[in-house]
Amino acid sequence: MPEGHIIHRLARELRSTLGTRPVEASSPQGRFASGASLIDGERLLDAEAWGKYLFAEFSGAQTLHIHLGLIGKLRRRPPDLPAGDTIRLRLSGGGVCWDLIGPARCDLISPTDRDEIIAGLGPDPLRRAARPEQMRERIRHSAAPIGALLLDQRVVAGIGNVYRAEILFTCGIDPHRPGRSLSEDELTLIWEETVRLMRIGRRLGRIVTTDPAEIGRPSGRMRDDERLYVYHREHCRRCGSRIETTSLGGRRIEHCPNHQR
DNA sequence: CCATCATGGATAT
DNA sequence: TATCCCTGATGGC
Repeated sequence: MPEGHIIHRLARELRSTLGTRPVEASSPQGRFASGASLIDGERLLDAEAWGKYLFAEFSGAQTLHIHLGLIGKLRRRPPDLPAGDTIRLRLSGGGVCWDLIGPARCDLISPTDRDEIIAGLGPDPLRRAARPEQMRERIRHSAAPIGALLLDQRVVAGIGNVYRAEILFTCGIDPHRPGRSLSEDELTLIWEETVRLMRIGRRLGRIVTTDPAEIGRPSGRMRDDERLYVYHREHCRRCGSRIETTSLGGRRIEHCPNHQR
């Protein structure tokens, strides 16, 4: 589920639903019991996303750091649902309940730790003040394949395995090309496409990269098999060519040999 | 019932 | 590059 678009959406939803009233915090599973007790009764002052990292600031000088990893979920659920033993953290207040399940990280951290995490990340395409030249600079000087670079959170923050495959498709770029072989125009295009596609994902709550005019249906109403061009597909959504599957950055990636040379 | 896999990343080797 | 962690959906028996 979680690439950067989901984390940004969650930050926004946490702010709007938990507001600044005192929040009830618990760890039904018990693995975050001490942390939850420090948050319990405090107010959520802010929640924000940096790439795939989520930081929630609570009164009492507590910063909650959440990373969902591959399988983690943060879901809004009906209040007073029985708490199973996989719920690491439950936040509730004002009739709203959020359950955190299977996170890679869930800790209380210091402001310094938070700053260090953020400092280690590349520009986040969903943040207004992002500096795309930092991403371009890191790609321009690297011999690594662009497909690996887009997954590296130090290069650009928030892209995951679905977006990297789809962004490179809409840009018409072969994932195996070394970063330093890309032209300035291609680097600019990659950033613009990333911003465009991830904003759509944040708005819809799911990844849709196909062109509504091409599919003949608004992005919000597309069937699952209409949403993507190449990711985990056997044939290119646009031309029907057989998709090629390789491995880059330790993860599987697909590309269309016809559209991405 | 069990094995496998997944939109991630830290750590060991 | 390999291994591990965290959970749940899926598909094969």
